Amino acid sequence: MDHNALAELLFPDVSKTTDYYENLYPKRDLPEGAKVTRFAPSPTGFVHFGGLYPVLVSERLAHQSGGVFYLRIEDTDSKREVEGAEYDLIKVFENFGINFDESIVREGKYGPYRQSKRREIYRTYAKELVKQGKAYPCFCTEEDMRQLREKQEELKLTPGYYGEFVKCRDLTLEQVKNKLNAGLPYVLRFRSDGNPDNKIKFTDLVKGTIEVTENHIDHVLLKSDGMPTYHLAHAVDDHLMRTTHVIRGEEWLSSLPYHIQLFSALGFKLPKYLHISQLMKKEGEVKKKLSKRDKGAGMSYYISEGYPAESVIEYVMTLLNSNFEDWRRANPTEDTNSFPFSVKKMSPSGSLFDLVKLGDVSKNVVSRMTADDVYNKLSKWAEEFDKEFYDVITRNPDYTKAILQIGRGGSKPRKDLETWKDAKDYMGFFFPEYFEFIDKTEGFNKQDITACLNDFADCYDIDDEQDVWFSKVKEIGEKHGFCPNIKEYKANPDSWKGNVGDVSSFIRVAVTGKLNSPDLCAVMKILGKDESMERINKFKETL
RNA sequence: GGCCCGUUGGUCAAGCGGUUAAGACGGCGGCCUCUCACGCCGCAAACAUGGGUUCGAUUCCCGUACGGGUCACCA
Repeated sequence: MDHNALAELLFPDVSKTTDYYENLYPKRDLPEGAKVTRFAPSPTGFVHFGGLYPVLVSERLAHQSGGVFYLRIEDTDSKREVEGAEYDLIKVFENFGINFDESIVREGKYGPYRQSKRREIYRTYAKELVKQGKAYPCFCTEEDMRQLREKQEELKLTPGYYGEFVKCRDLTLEQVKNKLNAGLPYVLRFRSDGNPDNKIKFTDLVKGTIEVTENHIDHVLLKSDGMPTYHLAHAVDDHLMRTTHVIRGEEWLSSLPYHIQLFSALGFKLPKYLHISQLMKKEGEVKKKLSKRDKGAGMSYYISEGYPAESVIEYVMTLLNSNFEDWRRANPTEDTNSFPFSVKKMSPSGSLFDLVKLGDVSKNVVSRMTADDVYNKLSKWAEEFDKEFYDVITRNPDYTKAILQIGRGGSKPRKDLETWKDAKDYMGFFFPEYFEFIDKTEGFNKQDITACLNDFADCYDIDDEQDVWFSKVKEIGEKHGFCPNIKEYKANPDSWKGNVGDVSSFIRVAVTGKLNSPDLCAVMKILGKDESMERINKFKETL
């Protein structure tokens, strides 16, 4: 067989050589040890939460080493494509603070960054493989393949195009010519010289040394539409785009033997691989892969629910690097990106997604933010997802910020907000639109409540600091038969009508409408004396 | 089914031949406290299983079970 003639016959359209591309995309000029990583999704229109895993690892590894992190759109399968999905994807990641150094909207020197635009490149390398006798056209139809599979199933053999089952491996040039002339569609197959009895050792950055069997199947390199399969595209792209570390899901581990073979056949240096376990969720008693339909599977869920992007990132970091939480405790104010991310700290097994833990992480993240920061993020969220609330909280930014400042900044900050959605419940009572008397002061008679409130209104001074404020409340309570000291009260509950806590609750319910609120003295300072007094008066009418 | 990967409390996980087997979330109990939110203290809770190797195995090896992945002209 004249391989050169076959190559020309199959690829008359390909005029460039592999050398041309090797020169066009030279080794990246980066400092020693700099990693080049990539995220290579197919634009199906859904950004999976699980995708954040490899993305974050890739991004950290690249940027921590002074390298390059790029986005490559894998759109070789036109059937699966969703219009515009890749732009949404970029936007979503941007939202989470993940930016690509090179992408379809920010072309670098190694583009195009969209596989559908790289057709010629793949075909050049495919042609080269044909020239070297490492690839051949296969005219088997779907029906042929179905029969092959059935036969192999019957014989309980490994399914696939290999060994005695290959029909098209040794077609003559003449035969190929005739089939081509007859207009028969074909795929280009890799001529594997692997032996399934051979074991090869391979080192994955997180899984360690794994032993795999050599690939002996003649996989498809180019589909009948002339576009490459993932495997060829992976080899050609990651080589030409000079990727040093391929970070991808565990599902690729099984095709690794083929990739190793392919890189070798193409004369490429194998990149380092890091296969990441799938993110799971618990369904009943069993672990399941987090699937598209699950709550929290899509990245958009976190955005609309109002989880701060930082929270989601921090949560994923805790899953990714077991020492992240320790680091965070030691460095509460540091940017997440200062964390020394390490591949060694990654777990080889899959972890379970835990929404409750995310909530806890999120509370902590929000509690560390400044009031300004919270205000900005909250209003940005509300602008998109709760316009009415947005209008309310942005009417007077300083007022809203003052509210958000309550219990913030100290070493033991309040942790009220898990998501931005929580904000309305937490601080709605500050605004006339949401203020209402919700809770009741059960178990006390109207006269006592009114008397306490009246006395309180008489002596309230907005300039009082917390301790003065509280001693006034105690005094008033004592005057009306409420014990100023809780311990004392507990020792002798029958000699009092109640205790100072009850007196506070009268004021609290009157002013906030609820039995629970942040520090009342601070709340009233923000509400202003007039508003507080008006609420107290109104409350008395409801008794 | 073949091949591959994995298995420490309910969850995330330290551990890398000798430990009272960390810590975090969650749960429970308590303290603090004018309520809440914090904070603090405590409790319950784990090395899947059977064989080896070894003076000694959670740790190393083999088997079994369980879970996951993969076996496409999808990525």
